[in-house]
Amino acid sequence: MRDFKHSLPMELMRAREAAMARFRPLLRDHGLTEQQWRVIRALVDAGGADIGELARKSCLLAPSLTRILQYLESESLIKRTQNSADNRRVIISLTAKGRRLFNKIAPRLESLYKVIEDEFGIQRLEALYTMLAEFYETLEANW
Amino acid sequence: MRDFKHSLPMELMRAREAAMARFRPLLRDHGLTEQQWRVIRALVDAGGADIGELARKSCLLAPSLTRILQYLESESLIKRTQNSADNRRVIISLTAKGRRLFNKIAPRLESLYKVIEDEFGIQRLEALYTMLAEFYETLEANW
DNA sequence: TGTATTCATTTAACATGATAAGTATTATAG
DNA sequence: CTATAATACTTATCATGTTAAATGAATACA
Repeated sequence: MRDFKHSLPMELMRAREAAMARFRPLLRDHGLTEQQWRVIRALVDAGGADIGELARKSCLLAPSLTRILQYLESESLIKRTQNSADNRRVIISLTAKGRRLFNKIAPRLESLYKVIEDEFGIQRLEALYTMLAEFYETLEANW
Repeated sequence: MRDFKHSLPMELMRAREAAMARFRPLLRDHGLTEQQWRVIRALVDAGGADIGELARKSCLLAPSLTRILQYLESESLIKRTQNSADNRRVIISLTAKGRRLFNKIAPRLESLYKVIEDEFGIQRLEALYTMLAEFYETLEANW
């Protein structure tokens, strides 16, 4: 049988955890979880999105996103707008407070990211990105 | 600012999820979660281990592992042995039932894995493994 | 035009992730 | 020896992951 070490999901997890271990403390200092940050970042990127789009962009399942949005709204970091054309849809966007929080955290995360770039090398990092994208695109396509 | 798509933790997560989406249904058919399976597999690999070692091997945090072991024990899939040399340590090992379950699931997971090998290519897969290991080793070392 | 169907989101239930604190046991300094 | 620190594990708490089911609104279509 294949070596236990050669478990692809585990290797992907370890790599991810190695990176997150560097980012998580900063987010924590600002009272955010990793997932809450992903939502905020997706909102900056999209500038307002319905919940389905937000789930895709932030890689969160709908039930998780529902709970996260409830929290972020209670902290006045996001707001909801009803879509008049389709009353099922809710449009989420950042509040000014949410944007300020993003602006405060983003550059510091960038710095941490640049450290990783220096350690591992930009070219190798790009190659890793490419491979990862090819991998999940292959798997998602053939399914 | 760096493109949102270029978030390494997210790319790693998507790749992992693309793979897990194929494995999870099989595990579910056998009443196991992904994490419970990781523990069983680590035990087959180690043939009995204390909880700390098991946590490392299965990439689980100690509190999660505690809960998982409670469940697996209630299902008679694992058993505990006290280490007489150090009463803090508990040695975990598979029961015969646990080993049978492993033997039933493992070959089917291997088949699913081989499909991925065929789709993505063994060489590319090996290259991905190598890169991932280099990545997290670099990050863990310099921290 | 009702009615079944699909769609967007939420709720529910249980398992795990993450951090901090607690407990018992072993190692160690003085 | 003994007080103290370190170790191994568990408990507690809150947030998220995962699946199934529920709710409410739009769409298809007979």
